[in-house]
Amino acid sequence: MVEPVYALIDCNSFYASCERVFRPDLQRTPIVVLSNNDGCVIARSADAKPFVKMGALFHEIRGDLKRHGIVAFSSNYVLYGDMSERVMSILEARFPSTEIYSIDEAFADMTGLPEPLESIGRQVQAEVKQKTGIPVGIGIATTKTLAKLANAAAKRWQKQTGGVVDIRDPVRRDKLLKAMPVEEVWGVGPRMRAHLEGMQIRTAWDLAQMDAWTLRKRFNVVVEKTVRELRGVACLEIESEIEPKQEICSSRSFGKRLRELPPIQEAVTSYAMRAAEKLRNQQSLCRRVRVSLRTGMFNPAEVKYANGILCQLPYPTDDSRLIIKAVQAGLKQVFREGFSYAKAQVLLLDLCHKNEYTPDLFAPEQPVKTERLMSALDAINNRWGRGTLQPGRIAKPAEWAMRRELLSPAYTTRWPELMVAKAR
DNA sequence: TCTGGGGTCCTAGGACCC
DNA sequence: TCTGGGGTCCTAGGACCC
Repeated sequence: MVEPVYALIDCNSFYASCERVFRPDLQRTPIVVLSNNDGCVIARSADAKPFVKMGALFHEIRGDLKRHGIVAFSSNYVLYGDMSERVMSILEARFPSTEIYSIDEAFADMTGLPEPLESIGRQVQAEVKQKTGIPVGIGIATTKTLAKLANAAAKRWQKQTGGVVDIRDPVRRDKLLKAMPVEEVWGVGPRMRAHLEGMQIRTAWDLAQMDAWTLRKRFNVVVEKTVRELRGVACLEIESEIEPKQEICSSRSFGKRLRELPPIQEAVTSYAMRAAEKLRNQQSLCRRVRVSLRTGMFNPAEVKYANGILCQLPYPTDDSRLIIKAVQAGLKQVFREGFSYAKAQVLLLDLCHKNEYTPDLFAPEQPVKTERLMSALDAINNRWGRGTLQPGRIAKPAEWAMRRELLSPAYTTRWPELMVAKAR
């Protein structure tokens, strides 16, 4: 029996790296990327990290950025999504099986590949860099949790490791476990860290020494599995199948506070459109929708209100019109006069596969002509860009639209925004 | 003025059944 | 003195992830 080997490949400062690929002039300039509405910092290039905290408010640090010569970008998810696909397709070609874990991370199965695995790692790293311009780090170990930790080590000691770390050797593994604070372990968040602190568990090593069963009784099975994985017992496997989502969410903060119902109705309609698009994209129908609305939650001076409501649909459907109708009815119920609203959310729940659900004998079903209409809608929006066809009530430019003052071009997805190179 | 958006899994507790 | 017990399904909420 061959021992399983897992790799975790992770793009360094992914959003910042994407921006940098298309701005060679910023090769040596620190970069930060901002959240939607240019609210706070969500990504930093390595050279920006010493100067900018994660989550720092843009309006508060504008001066600091300027002083340190740091360049800020609004987030450009179209660009990052496209770059991610390019990176992932290289990994998929290089490894027998992969699991795309997030926009910038993937697990890969390295079981049985020819030694030394570390040099395979370095080859993949070089290939991704050469073909996409994105730097990646790679952690190699006998479980997914350990591979994540090895990857964290590759990042932490970038200079010494060149970004590839193999900790299959128990001596190296234990050395790393002792060096890593427990909150670096995958699955240990702030709450768990606090609990563990109270039990004198401070490093990954301390956690690995605990009795798994005791932790399961005290907390839950997730912690139990984490402990076993840290000890090298694989409890988690590579999940290459892309399972359809069990819930679909479209939620966004408004570009400014909204007090009146009509612009909120517009925003919610457009969120519902987007959610329904995702729903059809994975061939699902939904039976219920939740719409929720809230004021700002952070500013103590603001009067707070948050409310949401579940709406039943007449039958399992992927019809944007029905979903919008349900959501609008719900919105009227949760909306109250007199508040400054900051954010709304549309959540599609109770999803089932289009062809795999058993219709209720007496309940109505989605008519066939709806399918044709929705496919036409999706085809047009795919070809000409999202929002080409949308309900007439959505005004442009929208009052509630996101603030993105520092947005980079859609370099890879719109012909007019392609980079231009000139020979001298 | 100003703090992202989109998910998953697990557990506890209530409703309901026999 | 003294609540039946065990199972399933559903929902809300917590914790975590990137």
